[in-house]
Amino acid sequence: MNDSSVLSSSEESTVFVDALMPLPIPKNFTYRVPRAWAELVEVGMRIVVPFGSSKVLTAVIVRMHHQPPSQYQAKYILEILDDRPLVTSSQIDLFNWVAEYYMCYPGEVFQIALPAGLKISSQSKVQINPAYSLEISLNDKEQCVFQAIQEKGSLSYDEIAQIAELKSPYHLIKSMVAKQAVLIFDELKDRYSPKVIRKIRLTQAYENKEKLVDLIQTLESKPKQLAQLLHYLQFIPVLRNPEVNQKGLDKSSFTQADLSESSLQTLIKNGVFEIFEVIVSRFGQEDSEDFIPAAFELNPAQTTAYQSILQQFQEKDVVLLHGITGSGKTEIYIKLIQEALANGSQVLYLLPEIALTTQIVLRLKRIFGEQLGIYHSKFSDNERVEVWKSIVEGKYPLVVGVRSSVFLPFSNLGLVIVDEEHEASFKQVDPAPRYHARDLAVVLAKQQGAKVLLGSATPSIESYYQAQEGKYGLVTLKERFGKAQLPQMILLDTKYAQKMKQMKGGFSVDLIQALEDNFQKGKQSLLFQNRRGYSPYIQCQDCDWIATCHQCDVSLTFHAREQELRCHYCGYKEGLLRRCSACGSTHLKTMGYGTEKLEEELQLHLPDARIGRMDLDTTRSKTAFNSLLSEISSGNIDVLVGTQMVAKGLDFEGLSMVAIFDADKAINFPDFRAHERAFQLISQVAGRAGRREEQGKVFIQTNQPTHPLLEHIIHNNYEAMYAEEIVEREGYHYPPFSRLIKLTFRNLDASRVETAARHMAAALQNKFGHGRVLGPEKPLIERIRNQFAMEILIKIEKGLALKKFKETLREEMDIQMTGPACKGVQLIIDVDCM
DNA sequence: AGCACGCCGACT
DNA sequence: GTCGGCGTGCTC
Ligand SMILES: [Zn+2]
Ligand SMILES: [Zn+2]
Repeated sequence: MNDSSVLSSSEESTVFVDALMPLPIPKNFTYRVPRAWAELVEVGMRIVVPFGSSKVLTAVIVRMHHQPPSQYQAKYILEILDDRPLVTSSQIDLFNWVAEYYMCYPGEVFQIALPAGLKISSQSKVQINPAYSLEISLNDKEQCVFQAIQEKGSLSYDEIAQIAELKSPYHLIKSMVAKQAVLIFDELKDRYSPKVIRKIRLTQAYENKEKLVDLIQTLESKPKQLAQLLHYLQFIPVLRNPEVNQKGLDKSSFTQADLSESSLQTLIKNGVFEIFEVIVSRFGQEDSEDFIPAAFELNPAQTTAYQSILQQFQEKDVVLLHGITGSGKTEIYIKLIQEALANGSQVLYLLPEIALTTQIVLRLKRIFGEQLGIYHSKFSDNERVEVWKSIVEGKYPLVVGVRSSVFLPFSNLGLVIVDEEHEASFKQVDPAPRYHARDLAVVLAKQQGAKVLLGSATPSIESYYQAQEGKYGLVTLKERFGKAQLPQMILLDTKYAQKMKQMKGGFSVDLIQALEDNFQKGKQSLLFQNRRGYSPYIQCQDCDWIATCHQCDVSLTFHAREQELRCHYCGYKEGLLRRCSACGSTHLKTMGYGTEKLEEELQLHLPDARIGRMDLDTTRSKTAFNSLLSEISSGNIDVLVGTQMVAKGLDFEGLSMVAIFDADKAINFPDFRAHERAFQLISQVAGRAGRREEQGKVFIQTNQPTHPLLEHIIHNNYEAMYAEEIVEREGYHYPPFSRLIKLTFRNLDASRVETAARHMAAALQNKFGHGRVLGPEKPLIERIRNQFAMEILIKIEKGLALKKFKETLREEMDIQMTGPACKGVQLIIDVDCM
């Protein structure tokens, strides 16, 4: 007798379900299924369950059984939300894998994986008690809150705390409940609502021709109503074909056509028209017109690469495609996608958020049409719910998406493409699970028997190492697409220029000259500086004081357009100071260069040039972003100043020159990945230069022109950079020769953070050895939002049993965290920290 | 994670 | 005396 027959045939025994809860708790909760629903539940369905005294939560069934829990009385489930599983069992396995690997709770993975619209939950709110007799006196604060509730209808605990200016509203609410002034109730947070449009059609009575002709005649005397009817018939030719009436016409069509609303209402009242509602997709049908699969041919280099990838997939599950910028990786991706789709399997195409642009989406849409689903964090939650559900229903065999799309309910994945594989933004920073989508893509693919293609012009050291070791396949594309040549790279020595008095502000005269020349030729240039705002800090010239954030240990960035000082970490802003806060001097000077300042200075050097700026601040709104784009493409901008947004986001045609304002900051950044990152960033920006017929130029300002890394960059020599870097990594036991786990302690009290971190470090060193546990150390920014932090770095050498190590680590940390030294201090665990 | 609860110090 | 902050423990 197998398990399922026990479940369905047994009449006596109640069905219990183990539910994955959307909470940071270590275990699943067990609930009881009402007998009437016993046949309806399945693993992977969402259920609504009671939790605590009055809350409700959405959970996912992960197991069904007949064992009543012995320690407690299981509660009944309240609702079954799905008629088919919305979460696959392989997803549940993946959630558990992620929780274990990234040392968090499965519930946290669940919380991140599902769009909010799929998780209904309740929140406690307070409303007026209708039975309240005004006699029982409320004190001032209570009165104040009472009035606020009367105005708004209801308030959450947080809102009450704010109004009453209390840290915890508990006592106040309790008192008001006791006085029977208010009631506590639970309000469901809004759940997914399908998009509905109202349509109008003729009632059945008028679906035949004669009736309709009669009707038109009777309406001769009522021109407004006749106009309505004719408007309808114009779009829905019922006279010619009565069946089209069923489709109806959008109600908005009438409103827009400037027809009177009341005459429409009359027709509805008289039973001529009827209103009905249809559920429509949020993803407009407007481009469903027959798309032309843009035919293209791979060039010989691409063909070779393509065939090589297919061949290596025979033996390897993961292949790294190392293709320089402009080598045409995307065409290869498309060919592979077409091939996978033709085999009937699903494809996931992962992109960093910054690179998932309308350009690439439109291109794919043109080729794959309705097969393409898009999963972007910029989309509304409702849209993400629709993508999720569609995938469950077998629609969208191809999904282009950002980081979190690795959690979509794929059932038959054949290929995963991770483009810009080296991008650090694939790693989630906050909240848990702090997963790396590229690494998770490999796990997901393995689970589903799919292949993974990692693509990059500058692969991560980790991935390239895997390829060198033979774990991954490797395919290299060294040729630029078409006739395009690699840009010419020129280093500009700012130290020397300084000595020779050849610097104008932050610009060397050579750079100004180059920009000038390019402008005179009528060509477009890009000036790259990865720093937004006007200047990263302002300083008093008399006492060296620097304006800093009150809540963070960072300098405030000056934004000229708003005349504000801003903290880029907590969002704090204040008006520009007139006087030094330390000595009162008025000699405040902007120091360092942000894009805003470069834009301004450059305008002085090139007074006739039209200069544009593209960074987070100029592209906040979609319209601003789009208009900037069209300005660039229509040639209305001569020099574009921008941050990494221009490097990673859009593909511009026709930038013949790129200038990197400051290469040193990235190179000298105090992090073991600094060289790798600098190489990637500068190469990527440089890759924007040049077009089909013409070799582009790249100017790099640096005060260390002999730095080996720059040498590799200007020769586009990734392999040399890798060779140098991998030696460093091995020597210092950094990834890929070890795995890192970062423990961050946070608290408002700096000394408590320090005590906790030291205590934990000592305990861990004792347990795992001093070589494996480094720190604690203060992070680069010691305090953010008044929270102090300290970090411990754990290095796990290759070959050590990872799973076992993490288990032991978790045990040890749990013990220490309950001790007096660590109690109350927040601990953040970041596995494979970047 | 929320939420309930109760201890305790600090004000009228 | 109460008021309000905050640490603790629990949730199937
Ligand atoms: Zn700040
Ligand atoms: Zn001063």
